[in-house]
Amino acid sequence: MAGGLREAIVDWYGVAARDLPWRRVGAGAWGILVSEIMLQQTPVARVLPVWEEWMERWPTPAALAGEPPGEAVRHWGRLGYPRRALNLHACARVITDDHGGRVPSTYAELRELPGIGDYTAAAVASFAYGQSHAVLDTNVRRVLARAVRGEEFPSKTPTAAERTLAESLVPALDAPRWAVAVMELGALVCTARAPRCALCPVADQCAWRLAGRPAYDGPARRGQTYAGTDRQCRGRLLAVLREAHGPVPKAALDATWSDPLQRERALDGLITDGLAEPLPDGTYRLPGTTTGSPS
DNA sequence: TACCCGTGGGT
DNA sequence: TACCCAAGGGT
Repeated sequence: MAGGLREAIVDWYGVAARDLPWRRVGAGAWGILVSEIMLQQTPVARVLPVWEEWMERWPTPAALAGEPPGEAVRHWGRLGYPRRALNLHACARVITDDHGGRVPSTYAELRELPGIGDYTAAAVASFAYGQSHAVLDTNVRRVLARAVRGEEFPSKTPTAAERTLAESLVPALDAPRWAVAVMELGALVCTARAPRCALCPVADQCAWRLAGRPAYDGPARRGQTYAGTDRQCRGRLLAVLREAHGPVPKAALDATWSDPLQRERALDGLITDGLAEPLPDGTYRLPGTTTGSPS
C-alpha cells in the first residue's frame, strides 16, 4: 500500500514534473547545491533568474571562492535571508580548500558545510549523487501529514515519528526520484493553501481527503509581523549597500530608517553577521568588496 | 525550544 | 487588504 502511494506519485511526476534547470543532466553537484540553498524558504520563480546568473558568473566553487564574500551578497539580489549568500561563499571556500574543489558526496561531509542542515545535505546527496536518503522538506511533510496521517498540516518542526515514516518510505530502487516526485506533488498539487485534490494522483488513498478534509485543529501555526521589525530595517540597510558600487556614507544608511536606536541595532547586527563592513573613514560596504567593483 | 533571519506573490 | 507562506538553518 505504501508501494501504491509511491508508484502513483512517481508516475505522476513522470508527466507533471517542471523542467527546472538544476534538474537537468549537467547541472552538476555545484549547481544543485546552489539551487538548494537558494530555495531555502524562497519560491522557485524567484530563484530561477538568480541561479542562472550565479551559474554563469561562478560555474565552479573555486570561481566563487576567489571573490570577496560581499560579491556573493551583492549578486544575491532580493532573494531574502542574505546570510545564505555568505553561507554559499563559505561553502565554496571550504570545498576549494578541503575537498579539492569538488562538492563532497556524503551526507556527513555535506552536513558539515555552513548553512547545510539535514534537509539540504540529504537533498544534495540524493539529487547530485544518486544516494538513498529520506528527504524531508516542508512539501514532503505536508503530503505525508495529509495522505498518511489524515491531518491538514504537519507540526511546526519535524518529529521523530515523521522521520521514521519518511525513512520507511524510501524505496530500495531510485530513491532520488521518489524524493523529487513527492516534493513536486507538495509544491504543485498538495499545496498549503488550496490543495488541488482533483489533480492528485493519490486522492483515492489520501487519509485526509477520505476523512472529508477536516480543518486543522492544532496550535496556531504562525504569526509573523514584518513591518517595523529589525528584519525589515536590516533589509533596507543592506539594499543600500548592495546597490551602491562603493563605500556608502553613514548618512545614506541613516536615511533608510527613522528610528535611530533600531537602525543602529540593525546595522550592528549586519556587521556582526558579516554582511556589512565598517571602514576607518566612517563609511560602510559589503564585506571585502573594493571601490568600483564591476556589477 | 522558540525565536531570529528577507522578500514578494497568491488568496 | 491583510495575511499566509515559500526545496531551512543556526542558536
